[in-house]
Amino acid sequence: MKPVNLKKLAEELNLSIATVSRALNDRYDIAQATKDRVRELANKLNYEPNPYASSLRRHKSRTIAVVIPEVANHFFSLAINGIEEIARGNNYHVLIYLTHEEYQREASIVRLLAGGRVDGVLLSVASRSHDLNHLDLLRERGIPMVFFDRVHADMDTAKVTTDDYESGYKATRHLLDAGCRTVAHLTLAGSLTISRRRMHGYIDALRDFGLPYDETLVVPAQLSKPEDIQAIEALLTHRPAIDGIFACVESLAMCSYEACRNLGRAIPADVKVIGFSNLEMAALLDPPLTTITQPAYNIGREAARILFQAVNKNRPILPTHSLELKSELIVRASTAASPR
Amino acid sequence: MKPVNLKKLAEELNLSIATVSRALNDRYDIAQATKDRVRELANKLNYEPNPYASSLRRHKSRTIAVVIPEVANHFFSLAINGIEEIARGNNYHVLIYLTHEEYQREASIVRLLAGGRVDGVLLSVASRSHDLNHLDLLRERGIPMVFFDRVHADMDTAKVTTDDYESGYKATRHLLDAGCRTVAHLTLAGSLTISRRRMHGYIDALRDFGLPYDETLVVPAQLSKPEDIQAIEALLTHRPAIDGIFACVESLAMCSYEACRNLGRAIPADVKVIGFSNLEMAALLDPPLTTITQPAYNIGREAARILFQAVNKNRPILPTHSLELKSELIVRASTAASPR
DNA sequence: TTGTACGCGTTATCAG
DNA sequence: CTGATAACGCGTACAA
Repeated sequence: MKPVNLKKLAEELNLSIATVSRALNDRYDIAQATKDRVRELANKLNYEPNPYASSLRRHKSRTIAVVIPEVANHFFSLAINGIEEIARGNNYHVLIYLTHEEYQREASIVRLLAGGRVDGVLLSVASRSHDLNHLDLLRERGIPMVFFDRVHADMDTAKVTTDDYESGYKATRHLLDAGCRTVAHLTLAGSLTISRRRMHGYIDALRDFGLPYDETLVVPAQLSKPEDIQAIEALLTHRPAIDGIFACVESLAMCSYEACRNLGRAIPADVKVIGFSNLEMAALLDPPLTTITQPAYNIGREAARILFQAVNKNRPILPTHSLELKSELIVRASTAASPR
Repeated sequence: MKPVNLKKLAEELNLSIATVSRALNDRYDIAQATKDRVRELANKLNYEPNPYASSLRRHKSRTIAVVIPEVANHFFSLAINGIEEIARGNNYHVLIYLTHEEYQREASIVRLLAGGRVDGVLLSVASRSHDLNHLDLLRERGIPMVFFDRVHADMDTAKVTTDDYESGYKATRHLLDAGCRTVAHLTLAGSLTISRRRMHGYIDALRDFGLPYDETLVVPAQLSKPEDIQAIEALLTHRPAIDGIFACVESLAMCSYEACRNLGRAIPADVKVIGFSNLEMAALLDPPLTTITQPAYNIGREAARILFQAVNKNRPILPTHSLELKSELIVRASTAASPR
């Protein structure tokens, strides 16, 4: 109701506002006795500095933004966890924004952020984000940004990614080694670097194995889960030879399970499935899902760490600060080799 | 780099700062022609008002805080989703804070928030939060708060919960009807209302069925997942008669699956399992998990809606604004009745 | 060691 | 209809 501010403290202590301010900021030119008196009253009254006045003065918001496609997704949840951890260590606050994979939403969020609400931005690009013009605003305003996982390749900043090409290659190779000869690839809509690199790994693995690349085996994500399931069912029906599915994201792996179940295809006997996923319970699925698992928590931590290096030292972020972490192939029953 | 502010716009347009401000805020006392001129330049220069200056002046931060135990959890992810949706509709920003179930962390977060950083708080209590003294600060400062899911019963504000007692009763009854006679209950640590109510349902269902309540069958969550699994294994080993497990939260249901697997107990033949969960892929588990599923997304939406009613109209939130939504029992194979 | 006075960018009040 | 001017609460030169 009645805010406790410097003025109030100053009045009660018979000091000037300036002195109280300096005492609380532990400045060298204030007597220890005064500092103690001020601190004591501040604690007693539960004084908290008004963050907005402080931000206005210091040109620092002590806030960062995390912009992601969605939160109901284990990868992003874990990443947020890592980000929050680092932010907290730096005494920073974390604003969260969801784009729901939409370009418009991403653009309008970025426009807001360019107003100076945050000192830095962590961004994972929406799959339906076709260009990066909207991000220029941040650069113009000198707001540092770090991409994580889903990046715009030709953007002049740091990116924290995983070895997507290698993972795509390994995943595909794993299916081929398990006996698959017609491998479908379920990918994100749009042309994110992440999907391109994973797909590239897929294509190269096929080629190295002596198999042709058939682009009709590549299906992009639809707008909703039911549509995805339907699309996969259609694919499996039209192309009965498909004996392997490589899903670029977790949700598509789950949709594959449902589609197979609906069509009565047995996993792994009829179709083997591998998917990118951070789901802890992949091992408890029926059958346990073979996954490419990204170090999501660390991706969040590292992206935040890079951002704070720039924020705290007022230095720009360079593309050379980028980091590529390793994903892990965890083999489970969904890709068990078929008996001949 | 060089910020675009009202002063700059005013200079370029040969208008006063005040006029520009009013034009942008679409005040009635500004000529349409002027408004148009101002708008045009503002758009051209990508002007965004400095949110901190505005907050300072208006005593409104256009920001709310969401304080939750963790984010890598489907329930909270979905709730955030609902909250973000409503916040966005109100042109509000969402700060996120994780307590990791710790009282200290919750307290220090609340202290920060009391400084006026936010116009309102949505809180889901940490399980190791033993009292609510730390929340008094918010009340003193007149910052509205709404609890969701995990509430402090004797706090004088609105709460959005689900029918936990009924759900606990239904879950237990379901196990009993499926043939269980020794039902263990895995609950959260501490004594949250939510766990108490679910446990109450458990106890009453046992009683109504003519079974005694054996408190050694009730096991609280430990500090980590491995510890939880170990605790469940110990329970199952010491009490071989256990033929049913009712898990109060998702993670404990998953731990039960792992424990049963480790011990070679078959689900549902040896032990039936039911758990609170918002996991979409519960149906894809081995075996598919019977769940009590809460309307997480709607809980988030409703909690946010109640909060914004207070925030926008400057009215206090009353306990009478509380809401109780219904959870759903979704029967799957993990509780299939055993053949006699 | 402490106080005075100004400015951060915006909005509100009061004149004109 | 528009312009000066005074806050909002805090941090910091400059004075004392």
